[in-house]
Amino acid sequence: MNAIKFSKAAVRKLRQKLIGCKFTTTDRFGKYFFAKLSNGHWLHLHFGLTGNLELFTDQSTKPQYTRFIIMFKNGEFIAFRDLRKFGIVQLVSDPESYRIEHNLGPDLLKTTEDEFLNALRGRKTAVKNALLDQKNFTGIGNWIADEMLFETGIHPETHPAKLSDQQLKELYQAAVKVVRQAIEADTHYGSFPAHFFANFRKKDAIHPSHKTSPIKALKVGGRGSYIVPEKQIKIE
DNA sequence: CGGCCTGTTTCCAA
DNA sequence: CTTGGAAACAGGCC
Repeated sequence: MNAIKFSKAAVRKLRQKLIGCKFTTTDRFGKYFFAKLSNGHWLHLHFGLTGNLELFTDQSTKPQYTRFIIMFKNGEFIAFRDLRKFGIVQLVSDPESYRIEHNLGPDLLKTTEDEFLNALRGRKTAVKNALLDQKNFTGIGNWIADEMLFETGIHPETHPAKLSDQQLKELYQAAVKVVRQAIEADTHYGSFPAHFFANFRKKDAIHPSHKTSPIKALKVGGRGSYIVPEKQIKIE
């Protein structure tokens, strides 16, 4: 997860492998994206905090913060944009071996409720830390964790051992629901359902369902976290 | 201007 | 083995 992935040697090799290739299919687990090349390799992209892909046709309008461009025969381009440079671009043998090698869990949507419960049970850390740990299952990021914890009324610092099976099951259902809806909205913040906590996720903001309990900001596992205090009470 | 924040992951020390 | 904290980075906002 650093700039070494963009060393001159790495870029040269990448270019060699990409030239003349077609993309044949794509795959994804969690936040890890893969595009298959007609030569059998897979191009792996991770967008970090600030990365995205953007299609453009006019070279003079190259998007800002572009770090990597794929040119197509028809004159179109795809830009890998990455303002904060936390993204990754690299060739890998295939998504599943990458997943295993890097100790990553399966995609959340391919994780059963039982597997979800087992992954959280026994963890001696705040439930939010466990949710963000991509080796259990992949796909839950910071705002999604806050979203599902709000929905289920669970305080992010509560330890999984203090939660009932019922609560953990609710958490699983909320996770699946939030991820599905986020995908439906193309993960575009402005397109999220109006009731989404993400729309109000800011210190001192007022959620319409909790007008007397302004949103509180705290740090959990080093990540900024936002809760509605009257709804999310820590269980010690 | 300084200091702190941010849709993430990995690495290292305890 | 697990866990917590810092680092990698650039720009926006007090």
